[in-house]
Amino acid sequence: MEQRDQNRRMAQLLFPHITKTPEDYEAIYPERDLPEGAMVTRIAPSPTGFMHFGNLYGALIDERLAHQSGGVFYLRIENTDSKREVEGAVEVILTSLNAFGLKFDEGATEGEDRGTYGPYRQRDRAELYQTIAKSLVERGMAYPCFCTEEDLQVLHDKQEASGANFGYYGEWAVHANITCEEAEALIAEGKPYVVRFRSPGKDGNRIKYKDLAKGEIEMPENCNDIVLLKSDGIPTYHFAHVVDDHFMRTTHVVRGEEWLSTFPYHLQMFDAIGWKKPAYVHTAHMLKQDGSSKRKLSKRKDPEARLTYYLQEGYPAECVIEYLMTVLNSNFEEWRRKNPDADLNEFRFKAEKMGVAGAVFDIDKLNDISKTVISKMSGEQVYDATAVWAKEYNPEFYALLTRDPAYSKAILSIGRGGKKPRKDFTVWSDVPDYMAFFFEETFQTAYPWPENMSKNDILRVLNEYPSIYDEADDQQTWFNKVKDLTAAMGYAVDMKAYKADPTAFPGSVADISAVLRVAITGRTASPDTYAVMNILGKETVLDRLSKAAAAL
RNA sequence: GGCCCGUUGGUCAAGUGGUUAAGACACGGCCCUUUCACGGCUGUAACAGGAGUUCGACUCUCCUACGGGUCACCA
Repeated sequence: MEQRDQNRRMAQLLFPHITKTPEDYEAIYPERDLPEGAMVTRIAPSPTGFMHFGNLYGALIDERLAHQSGGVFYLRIENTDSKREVEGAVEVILTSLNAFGLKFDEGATEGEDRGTYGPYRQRDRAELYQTIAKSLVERGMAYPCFCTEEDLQVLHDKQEASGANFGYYGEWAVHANITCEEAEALIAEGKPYVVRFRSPGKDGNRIKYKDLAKGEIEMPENCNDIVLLKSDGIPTYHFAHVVDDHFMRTTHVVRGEEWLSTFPYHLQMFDAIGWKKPAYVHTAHMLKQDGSSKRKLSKRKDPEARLTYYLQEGYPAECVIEYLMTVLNSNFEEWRRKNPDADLNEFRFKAEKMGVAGAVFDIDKLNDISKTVISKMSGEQVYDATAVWAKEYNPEFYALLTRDPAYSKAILSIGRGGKKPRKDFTVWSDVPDYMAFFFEETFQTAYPWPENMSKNDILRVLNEYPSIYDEADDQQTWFNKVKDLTAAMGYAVDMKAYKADPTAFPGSVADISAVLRVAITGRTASPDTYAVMNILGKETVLDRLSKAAAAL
């Protein structure tokens, strides 16, 4: 009786301005009316101005889980740490999610929040957290702690010296039994305080939980009286997580495995308060091969940790998503082989199928996927996507590319559309170099001539070809003419015969073709020469042939 | 240091007590080919180590090693 009264007075002392009750909030944020099995997930980044590859990784899991179950995927801004918040960071988050095609149903936006479970920025929810904290104080489950940073450091040192576990618990919890009078006096002195949770945990107890990704995990029960509200009245991550995911009616919490060690806090709070726990998916980290060892992808050391890296390089967003999916669900690749053209969202993602170990980020694999995805696009699509990329990241090239759209589209259509399309580029930033010789401004004249040919023979090709060149020729006629010239020069027309006895000829039709290619494109690797010549046009072709001859 | 998670080829990985231990990427070879690509075929290559349980262990248990995470009024 006496104690209950004390608790009520303490709650009033700490939260005189709070008039709502938890029940009020239960009414404001009712259970969601969703079909059976629908999942409610969220992406909850901190507005640090930096989107990590891991953010996308988690967001994709959230998004798939929610949307393939007919549920809700929302965005919550975790800005409880004012020191880390960066101006414009929310915009970075929104832009990134948008760039990778992850659409959330409710949450923070640049203007008004969308959805009825908001506000979706934690700092705007202070009253809610304080209301719950107040009710916990009333129930004797939380109390104010006036320890300063120095006090806690001393505590830590003592524990270290005596070999005790670190933390604020049991006999070390000096304010656990503070009275109303004592608290009132300290507050009157202007002493700052935090509100701590009174952990019901018992030393030696073990708890078990089945994580959707990790499976059964067992760990010691939490005994720490962790901080619920910081001295500025804003919650710690732990408290905000429990309160928000309860009232936002989250069913599945997806987060990195760095949260595993504080997982017992969360489970304990849900149980102690009497709320239903969400399901958890703790994901392994993306690793980076660093010499002979592996480490977490680092935002400082690894450019590929940064989401903007992929945009700058010009990876089509869906390729990054596709790559992520192969890492997340190993049966995805098998599905993809069976359904090469299906929409990625038709694949049924399963949290249980996720690997438990961290995967090394495999850029080769991403590149391969990207090449394949791009190879399936039409010239028109490639043009459009490249233009979008170039406008932002390579304005100089953008000007060239868009100077004559029909011309550029024709170039980008070479070798596309068939059953075995070319795979010339991995990222949009490969396109400028690929197209360079189609523009006089960027045409390079290094001329890597076939090494086995004499200067005279090269000149002969260059000088004689114009007389047999006819723009109207179809590909077969065009090539027959190349063969005729080859034969006239005593070179091998039949590649089999040439390969059987290379010494019998000065060279082969491959060399003659190479001369044409090098003269016209300035390089040894290019798309089909016939197609290139058609696009360049007779005037340019003849001009380049004579230029090449002059340069010899 | 305490606690937790993890460890199958160079990389991603299938595998849940009995398999010739899949497949993909990368790498090599061959074929196709006027070049560059594409494509097809093919090759090298793995269960971290040690005990145990079992007729039998990549699969179960324990120990060791190594890697990662975490021990804040940061998330």
